[in-house]
Amino acid sequence: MNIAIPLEAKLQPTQARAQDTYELVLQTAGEMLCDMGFEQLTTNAICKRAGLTPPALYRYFPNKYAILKVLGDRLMTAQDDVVIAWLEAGGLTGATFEERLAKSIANQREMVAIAQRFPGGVAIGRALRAVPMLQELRFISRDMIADRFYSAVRPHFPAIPAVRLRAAMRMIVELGYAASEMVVEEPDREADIIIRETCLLFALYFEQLR
Amino acid sequence: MNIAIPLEAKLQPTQARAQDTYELVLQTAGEMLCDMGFEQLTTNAICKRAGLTPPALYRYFPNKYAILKVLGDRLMTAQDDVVIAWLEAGGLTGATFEERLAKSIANQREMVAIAQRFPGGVAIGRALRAVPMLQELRFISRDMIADRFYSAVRPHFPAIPAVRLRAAMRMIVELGYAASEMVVEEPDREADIIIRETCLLFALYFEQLR
DNA sequence: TGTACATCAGTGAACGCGCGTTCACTGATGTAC
DNA sequence: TGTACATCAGTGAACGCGCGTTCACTGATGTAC
Repeated sequence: MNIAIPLEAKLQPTQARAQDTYELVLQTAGEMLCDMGFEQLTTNAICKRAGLTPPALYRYFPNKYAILKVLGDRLMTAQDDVVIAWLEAGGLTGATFEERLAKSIANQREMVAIAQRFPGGVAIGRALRAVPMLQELRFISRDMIADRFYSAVRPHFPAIPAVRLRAAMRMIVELGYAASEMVVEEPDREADIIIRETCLLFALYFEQLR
Repeated sequence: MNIAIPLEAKLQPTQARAQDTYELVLQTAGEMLCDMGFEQLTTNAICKRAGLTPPALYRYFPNKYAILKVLGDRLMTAQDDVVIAWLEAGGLTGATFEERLAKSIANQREMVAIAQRFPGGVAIGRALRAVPMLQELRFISRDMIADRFYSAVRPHFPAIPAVRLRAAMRMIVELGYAASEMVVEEPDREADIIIRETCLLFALYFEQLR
């Protein structure tokens, strides 16, 4: 029953000046998201802060959700790229339990660091959960990563049925995101312990699947 | 840098008729949240659907966040009450691993069921994550439950330092919420497997703490 | 290499809508004697 | 037990603001010959 809101960029900027404007809108929106929530964010306010007039923004984005979508895509892609590289470098494998745990912790730390570096990362993370149409993007990204996890671990756990292993990987990836968001939302509250315990939790689970 | 928005109910209804109006607003808002997101929800729209005029609503709620706050409180309290009762009935204890796991699964199922029964539960859950001031309520509720978990398990794991055990319980509770929201958001996608695997994950972790 | 023209990029100003909110009022309920 | 009065509850109508959006236009960039 969600009303469809067009998200696609109207025009892709071609000239260099236009590319700058496009990026300026995104960067300004990201900065503003740090201060206010995505709910308070308006196109007019973005224009004002960026020193642009509304038609300049509307040339590239039909509404604020289109801006959030690009920001969300970029944040997720930044994280996805790192996770995929980590997986392909054998992130889930290791000679000992300790080694596998250490790799997992390093990866989880990196996820947190990426979200913290990203302008407005916290608010974008929230929007990805709360805005129905961004949520779909989040699920696509998560399922894609879960598939990669599945492919990576499938040969190691031949006894586990495919349906269960797939669902388990989806759960692991989702809870990994939740844990990193937990740290990003409250960075002063035992971030390191939370990360370690989360990874320990996951490592023990993988141990049992063997 | 969040702008403070007053959330407190202006007046508590005294007469029966007023109590009905108060509840009607909440129920209508809950229903509307099922259809649209909380971002699209407006006080005027609630009034229209409820067959009230705006001043009637404003008599009890200063803005839509105050309504969301009450709904969020009710949802969280409904879940908290069940978890606390479960804990006090020895939910985390059991003679065998299987027994402890089964208790955990029953509890997790109940959490999902409560959110699904609650009108607008999905959208309220999202709002609790995405709206900064509701988020604080969520943290308070979560920390309270985490404290209860801590008290319940403290005697069983005397070797674990307090800081670590507290953080671990906070993580467990947070990930438990995340897992139940995952099921609520996508109820058709292997809900049962997700619940079982989540509880298995937690149970293995508790096993290792011994 | 310069000029003419087409296309791209952004401006200034304004619009209509609907959101949050309030004012002055009427009607309903409770209570003191 | 009835009446007068105070308080509670909700209405009708309207307000100002700012949001999303658009129109007609000027200026900048690219390109064909």
